[in-house]
Amino acid sequence: MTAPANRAREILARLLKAHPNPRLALVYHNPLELLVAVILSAQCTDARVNEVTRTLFRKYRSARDYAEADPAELEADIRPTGFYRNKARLLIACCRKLVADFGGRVPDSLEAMLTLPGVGRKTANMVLGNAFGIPGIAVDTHVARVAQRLGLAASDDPEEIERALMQALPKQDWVTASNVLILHGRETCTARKPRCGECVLRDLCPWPGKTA
DNA sequence: CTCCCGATAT
DNA sequence: ATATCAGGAG
Repeated sequence: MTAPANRAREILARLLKAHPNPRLALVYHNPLELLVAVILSAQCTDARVNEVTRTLFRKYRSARDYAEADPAELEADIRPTGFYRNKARLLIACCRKLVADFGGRVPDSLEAMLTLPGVGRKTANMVLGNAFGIPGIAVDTHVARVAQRLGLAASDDPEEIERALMQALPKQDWVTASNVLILHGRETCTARKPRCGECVLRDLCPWPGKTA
């Protein structure tokens, strides 16, 4: 058992004390809804995504509904999430592939997920972990920032951060770790004005930018 | 690397 | 004014 692994486990244990059973803030009821919500969440707060999906999910109930959607209408339906033209196009392309290649269902493997338009490693791991319970680290902006500040990852490359965290933590903790690191990044280890004074990891954190 | 893109925090 | 928000495609 390596020293970095122990440090990572201590960090995770402390974060879990503050956030027992961390869940995504995105509201969804099935894998497709989670996939759509995560695609919409790019460069957008989850609160805004939830506002949009509250009505969106009543209107689009299957992959086929998105696949056959009128682009302009879907754009209007998701506009407040930003990047609406891109996201509408990606959602339609993604769901057309779901219909064509996967029987309209969200696939449960990373390789298959990564063939979908609009789905990268972050989206794939988020959906696989939270909808299917498949172990993986979803490296979003929060996980990347927190991991770097804590010295859990040397590189700023998301894929290397993913590997570093996977190496440092037992597989059964990967999904929980992703979720709790995201919560910690949103609430405490924020990008701009981190609340180091309230941070439970303060004594473990080597980040030079640490504030009072 | 740029582009997509609206809303909010600082 | 500008950085940032659960990124990915070309």
